[in-house]
Amino acid sequence: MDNKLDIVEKQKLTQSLKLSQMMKLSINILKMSVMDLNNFIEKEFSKDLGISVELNYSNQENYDNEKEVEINYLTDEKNFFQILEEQLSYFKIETKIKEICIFIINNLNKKGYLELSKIEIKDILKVSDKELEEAFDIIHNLEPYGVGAYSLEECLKIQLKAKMIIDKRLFLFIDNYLYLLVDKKYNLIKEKLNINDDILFSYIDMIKSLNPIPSRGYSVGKVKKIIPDILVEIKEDEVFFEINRASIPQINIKDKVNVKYYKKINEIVSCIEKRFETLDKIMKIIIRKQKKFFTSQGKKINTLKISDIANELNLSSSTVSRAVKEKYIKTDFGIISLRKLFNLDSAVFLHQQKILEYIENENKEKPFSDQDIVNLLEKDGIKIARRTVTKYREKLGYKSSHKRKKY
DNA sequence: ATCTTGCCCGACAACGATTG
DNA sequence: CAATCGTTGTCGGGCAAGAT
Repeated sequence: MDNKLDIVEKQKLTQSLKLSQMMKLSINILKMSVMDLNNFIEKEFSKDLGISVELNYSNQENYDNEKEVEINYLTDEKNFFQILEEQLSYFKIETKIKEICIFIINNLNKKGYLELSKIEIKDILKVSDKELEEAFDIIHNLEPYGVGAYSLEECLKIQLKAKMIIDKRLFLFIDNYLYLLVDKKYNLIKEKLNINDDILFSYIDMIKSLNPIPSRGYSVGKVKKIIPDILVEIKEDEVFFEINRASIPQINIKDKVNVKYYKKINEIVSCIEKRFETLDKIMKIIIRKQKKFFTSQGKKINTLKISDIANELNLSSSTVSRAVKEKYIKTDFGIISLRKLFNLDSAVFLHQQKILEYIENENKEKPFSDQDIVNLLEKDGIKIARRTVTKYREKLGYKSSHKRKKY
């Protein structure tokens, strides 16, 4: 009895394992971003020479240009450059100097070095030497120390200055003899600088403790390119969308291919096709439910849960969750993460709608204060704190009662 | 002077999303 | 499907600052 069950169980297990291989592939492909998918396709189809598949990048230009330009400004993780910019607000500085700083930050390369000469900056921004110096002073005090340098030497010196280490001979070393250090010509260095072993090795230790690539350890967001999965167009209050099939290379199978590989390729292709289909289905519902979002240029948003869509499509919420992961919509008001369209607790949403109603219908000469709204809501059986009302009001884009007052 | 709002910030709960 | 992860809402109470 037990044995039989065992066999049945095992069969089930192997079945589900076989099934799960395909499932796994499907799930993986579904949750990939366009970039990941491209990498995957390239990797998958280039590793075996036995396969001859034509990876036809139908839109090479689109692929190259757009990905450079479209920086992901809606995802949450801050990149190296954003972190730098953020620090500017810690300094008390004039707007003009701040603008110069921002310009400099945006022109750093991904290592954190500056490639634009001071003369060029002056020329482009039309600023004085003094202003430029002020700006550099601030840039050099941003963390990680060493950003905004023109050379390795300068970068290291900035870091030393930040550590309050000012040593003329050490600076001389850095400026002139780093190449000797690389070659380990210690005696020559000692001779040139006229120092003994102890000092030499203390210098070397110090230099080794510095970071030659300031941006190391930070995500260099500019490198992360986003290619939209979906293109949305709004015409006369109607929303149209199109799946950006051109985002991935076309896969054409050329000659006769080994049957085994052929099957595998087919599996991959059908999974990719499925990914597009799923996205398409999800988008249809999103457009319907979040039409307002698009027609209002992203200002208004309805409540929408992943599970809402899952129910409607008879998919599990996991699938929908994976499908919207790292997918982006291109609209005429920017690239939006699909994930952003799912939000808001329904009770919270209801409360906000109530507040909106009250404010919309209030006597403009005597607007409701937040406390008034608390009382009104309490009569409706909704108990929330004044601070919460304040937050909702702000979220809805209403000013304080003083400022709403009209005479 | 009085009313209104903004703000602080950790702790806790609740609910969905994610993952395997 | 279940365990875990992550996000968001909510609260507190009182003070500072702004509006009237």
